[in-house]
This record gives sequence, C-alpha cells and structure tokens, in this order.
Amino acid sequence: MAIIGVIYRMPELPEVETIRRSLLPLVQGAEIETVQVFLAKAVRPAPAEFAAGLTGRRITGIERRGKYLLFQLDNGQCLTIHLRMAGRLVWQSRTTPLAKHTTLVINFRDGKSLHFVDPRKFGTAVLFPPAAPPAGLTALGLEPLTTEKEKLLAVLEKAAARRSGPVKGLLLDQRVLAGLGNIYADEVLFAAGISPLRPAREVTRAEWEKLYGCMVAILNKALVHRGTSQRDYVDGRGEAGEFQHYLQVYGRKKETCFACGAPLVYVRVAGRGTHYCPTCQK
DNA sequence: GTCTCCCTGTTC
DNA sequence: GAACAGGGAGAC
Repeated sequence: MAIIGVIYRMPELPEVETIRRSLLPLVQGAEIETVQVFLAKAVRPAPAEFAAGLTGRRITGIERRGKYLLFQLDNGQCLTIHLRMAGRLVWQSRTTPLAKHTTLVINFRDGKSLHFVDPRKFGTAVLFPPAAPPAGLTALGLEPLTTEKEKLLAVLEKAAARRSGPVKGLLLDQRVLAGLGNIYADEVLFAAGISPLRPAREVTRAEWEKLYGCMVAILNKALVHRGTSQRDYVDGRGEAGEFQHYLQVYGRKKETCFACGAPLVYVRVAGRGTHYCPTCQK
C-alpha cells in the first residue's frame, strides 16, 4: 500500500498548498466513520465533542488560507488543520500501524484514513461552525498570490509605516501577509536585494514593488516544484518537494553567496534564524 | 509591538 | 549532553 503524503520540515504556503492539492482528490466526498484523538491538546473542541462533530460527516472540499488547511464538511462546518513546524498529513490504509507521534486519525468509510503525525506536538486541528472561526484564522492578512498587486503593495506600505522593527518581521507577520514563513521570507529578501535587518519603514516604494515581484515569482516556482522538502519524504505518487535545490540563502549557513561569492551571514532577526548576503542585500 | 514558550529530533 | 530549530498563542 502506497503512502501518500510528503514530509516537509516547516510547511509554508507552497507546501501547504501542495498538500491541499494532493489530498483533495483523495478525501473529496469521503465520509468520516470514526475519529481517534491521541493528543487532547491538539484538537478543539475537546476530544469527545471534536470526534462527535466529525463522525458521519462528508468532506466536500479543501481550501487553504495562509498556512491553514480548511476541510469543508457537508453540514457547513469546517475543520482547520495547521501543521506548524513538523506536522504531516498522511493518507493511508486503515490497517497501517500508527506512526510514532500520531496525534489524530480520521477514519473514512471507504477503508482509508488520514493520519496527522506531529513529533513536535505544535500542530492543531480545530472544528468550527462558519459563524465562529478561530481567532488565528480571522486575523490573517492578504494572500500573497491571489491579491491584486496594488492592494497588496498598499497594505505592505501601510504596515511598514508604523513598524520600527526589521522588514523581515513584517513579512513573517501573518496578520499582514498570510503564508510566508522563515524559508521564503529569507529567499524573497535575497531576491529583492533587501537586507532582512532593514527597518520596515525605510523600505522604498520601488523596493516594495521589486519585493512583490520576487515574492510572486518565488512562491510560484516553489509551487511548481511542490514545495521545499528537507530530509526524506514518503510519497506514493512522486509528489516530492524539490524546491530545496533552488534555495539561494536559506539553510546555507557558513556558505558563500551564489551571486557574489561573499560569505553569507546568519543572524537572529524577529526571533528567527536568518540567512542573507551582506553584499547583495542592502 | 516584541518576547517567551511550547516540543522533540537533529546537530554540534 | 547541550544547543538549536521555529509558527503562533499568549503575556507583557
């Protein structure tokens, strides 16, 4: 039995979208028969109510907002799953033994199961009615890829104007822009030639425009390559992420810049490990 | 608006 | 065997 599902180190927009696309044809129309919760704090509401709310429902579709997956149910409710750092969703036969760190299993009537495996235990699954979405979801900012350019530029400039901190912190702020994480923030800033340390309010209009173009290009290219996979992945359909081969700065600590040959710098910015080229990025 | 913490596999 | 990795909730 092939196992479907790619393991990503830290799923950001391209990875979550790739997972969405791979899962959609598998779960669409499937009816949930039983639900097993192995880590109570990973689900909301509490396990008994969570399981009862899902049992008997059919999944009608999957959407994505930022890094959240949204499973639509046939009664109008919605199940949102956030993989955080190390979570993965694996579609497999119901007889497959549970992997270590499995926090949630959704069993379908057709004999298949969706396993949520999350070693760091940071991931969450929240069942909610349309009228009461979780706070993190409602607070999300614009989608980097589906928003009109001028609108997005206006939002970035406005957010930057009242932010004294480094520009990288703004790119990581999901309330402004929903979907960028540490990997793509570093890559976008490198491509745009902007230092992650630059105060957000000092970024010029021309630079925002360049950053926007780089962001769209990088995210689209990452989507084409099915995201960034680190380490081994498990996949029954060749759905491996390959964007790791295209990273320019992320994860290249102590290496040199592909563009100019200067040693890359690794510092902590906005609480995250940050890679950049001090020569190419100003 | 910025900092801390949650977690455990991996790296040094 | 200690330090590190980090998304987002919650605390300041």
